[in-house]
Amino acid sequence: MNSASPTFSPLYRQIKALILQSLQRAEWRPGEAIPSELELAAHYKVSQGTVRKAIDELSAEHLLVRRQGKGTFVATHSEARAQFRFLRLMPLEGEQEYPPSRLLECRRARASAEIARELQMKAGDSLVFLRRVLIFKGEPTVIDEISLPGSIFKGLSAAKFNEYKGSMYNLFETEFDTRMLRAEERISALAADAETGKLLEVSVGTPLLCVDRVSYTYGDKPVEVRRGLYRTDRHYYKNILS
Amino acid sequence: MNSASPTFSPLYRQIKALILQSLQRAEWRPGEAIPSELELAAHYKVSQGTVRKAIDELSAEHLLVRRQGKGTFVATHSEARAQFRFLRLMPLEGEQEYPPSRLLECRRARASAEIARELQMKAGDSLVFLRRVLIFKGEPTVIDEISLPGSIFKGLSAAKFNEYKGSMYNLFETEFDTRMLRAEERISALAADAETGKLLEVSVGTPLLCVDRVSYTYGDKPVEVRRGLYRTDRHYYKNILS
DNA sequence: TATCTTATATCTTATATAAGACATATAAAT
DNA sequence: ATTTATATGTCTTATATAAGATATAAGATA
Repeated sequence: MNSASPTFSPLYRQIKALILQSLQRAEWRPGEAIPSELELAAHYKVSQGTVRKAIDELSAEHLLVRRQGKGTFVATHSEARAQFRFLRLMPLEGEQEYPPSRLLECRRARASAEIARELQMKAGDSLVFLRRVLIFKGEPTVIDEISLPGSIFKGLSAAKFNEYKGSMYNLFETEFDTRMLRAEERISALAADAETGKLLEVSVGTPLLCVDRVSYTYGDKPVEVRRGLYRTDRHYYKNILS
Repeated sequence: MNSASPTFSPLYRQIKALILQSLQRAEWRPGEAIPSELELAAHYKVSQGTVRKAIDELSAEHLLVRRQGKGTFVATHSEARAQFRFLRLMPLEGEQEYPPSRLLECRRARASAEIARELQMKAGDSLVFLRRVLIFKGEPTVIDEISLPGSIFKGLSAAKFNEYKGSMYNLFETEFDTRMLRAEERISALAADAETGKLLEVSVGTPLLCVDRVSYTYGDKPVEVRRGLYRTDRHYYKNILS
């Protein structure tokens, strides 16, 4: 209650940090309800409104989802909304769909200097490397090359990948306790080489979208590096500037 | 205080709508302070907190900017933050910069069927058409082709464009009372043709990013259609998925 | 009795208001 | 020139009440 302590932050942000810790420690599972605002208020010895403001921010960041009359829930990648936050490809005509994928490759590898830097690990550290094709209405449209830290995704295999129903981030969240919260993409244009041309059924030199993504989990820790090559003759990458 | 009137909405949203109307009618100019929360509360006969919640949402939508101890201000395109909401091109190395532009063309034109549809006007209606090159560190990097409704941008000329210091959206806002609030972009990859190749100093067939943007002002009214062709050898398009 | 509808109680989140704390700018006092 | 008082902003917290969801009890009807 006095002057500027160097670590000052308003009460609701301190509560937010505490809730965030509980999320990170997985005290509540994805899809589960967290305690009610009143319960949390009693637990932290603050008023309901203060807890509410903390939850407001967490739900604005898509970590929690509120449902009036029901409760507040840990956000999940299985919800339709969450899906399309990370899949920006839209068909030129028709509805957006969640495409099936064909796995091309799944192996253990060692981190190159660049990937190690992006994943904040050391060059040579263990990785899991995936390659797949996304198929929209029968047309191969995207090639994804995905690098994951071996320490976290130890048990990931082609079999596991293929048998899983649902999106990849859903798999990561349910089987490996790793939730992708945020990602940063760098988009450029690239000419198809022989191999990708063959896979995407376009001629060599065809312009493709090249989408380099780094995904982050709690504490801004990078846990995925992915390069996507997109055909853009029947689809486009949609972005809202707001 | 009674049952479900068909037009029910919470008080703070009604206040928000009223403030939005005032913004749209330009009762307060861009950059100016709006009345204090207490004044607005008195005017609308509600409490300060209700006004506050309305302003919270408007500032989350970047229509207003709060400054503690000073007041709440109508957002402007001259602020650095606002600039980069609409300019997503980042250098592979070095700091982001706001590039100078060279105007190639500025003429009146008639809307094609497609542009008319996107701008919600009739084919053949009057347009202002601009073409320019953005130059990053001496390198031509972006070609923009911009179509604007003639009715709104009647007095826009090459002279006016060239003499103006500041960004284009800044010009639109100060000279034509038209604020770009939101935009939607469709990104694809394209091979450079002879003309753009010459302008961007790349060979024909070089893959380019093609960014088709529609910008909206108050009431989701579209007021700009723009196609940008981006070189991506020294820059990339940055996008945050969050 | 069995079943369907309608209250009612009790959870939840959502909304509205008020009061005090904190930030900033300005003018008077030192 | 520097400090201090003060006016006026937004920010934070707390409290009270409304509204939505759901389970259960009460009543009507076959």
